[in-house]
Amino acid sequence: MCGRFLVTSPASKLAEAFDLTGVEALAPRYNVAPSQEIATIQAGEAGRQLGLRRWGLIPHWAADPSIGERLINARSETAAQKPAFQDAFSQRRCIVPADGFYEWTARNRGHVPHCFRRRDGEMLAIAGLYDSWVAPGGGIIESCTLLTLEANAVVRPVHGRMPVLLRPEDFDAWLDPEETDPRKLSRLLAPSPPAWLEDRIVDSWVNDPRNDGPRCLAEAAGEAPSLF
DNA sequence: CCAGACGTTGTT
DNA sequence: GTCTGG
DNA sequence: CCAGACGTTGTT
DNA sequence: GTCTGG
Repeated sequence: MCGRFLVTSPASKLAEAFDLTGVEALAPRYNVAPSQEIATIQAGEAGRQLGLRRWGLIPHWAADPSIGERLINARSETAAQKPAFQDAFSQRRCIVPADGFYEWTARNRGHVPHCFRRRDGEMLAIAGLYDSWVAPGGGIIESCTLLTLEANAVVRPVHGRMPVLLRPEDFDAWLDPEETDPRKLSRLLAPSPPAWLEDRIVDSWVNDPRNDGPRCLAEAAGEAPSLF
């Protein structure tokens, strides 16, 4: 699954990676947790637009927004059929830019965090869905969720699921509001080449979602990722 | 038909 | 053990 | 995802 | 809103 990630690249790199214009500076985030506001990229009136949405999708029909606490991920294999996600899958897709994501292993002596980033230093494009929820008083909450799939060879030793990472050549197809055929869209949600990612055990400081800073990426002393 | 859920993950 | 908050 | 709380009442 | 379970 994907329950924590980082977005640290400056606006200039974000703009370049996702072909955006007029990107305002965003504070680097080393420890983004569910329920927080995150940047998303979706189709807008004039090309791609950057938006801010709460992580944890609140379906438009929800009676209570607290349902979003549980909808931080959507299985890519079934999202097109699920009541909570089907409308968003066909009509409200987005990309969540990231510089890496965290997964945890084993429990004996606490959770051990691993950070997965691209070997070439490029940003990750996590496939996401979004929705808008109108509160009884008229207020609107924009929210989103991250799609997952089976882990590839790099992530599998740590965790069975990972976020869906889009290839740059598929960005347009994924964001295209005219495309609503789940079968075509599902083809874009493929496992990432293992060569893209590197695994690094990091400081358990990142475990506490209140902590945010470069220390989240500090290599854990004396530990190296398992080869299996 | 109506009522009630609507989700994922890991772990035991 | 399970829920809530970040 | 992990960390931390997990409750009620009345009074200020 | 839409699906599942009874």
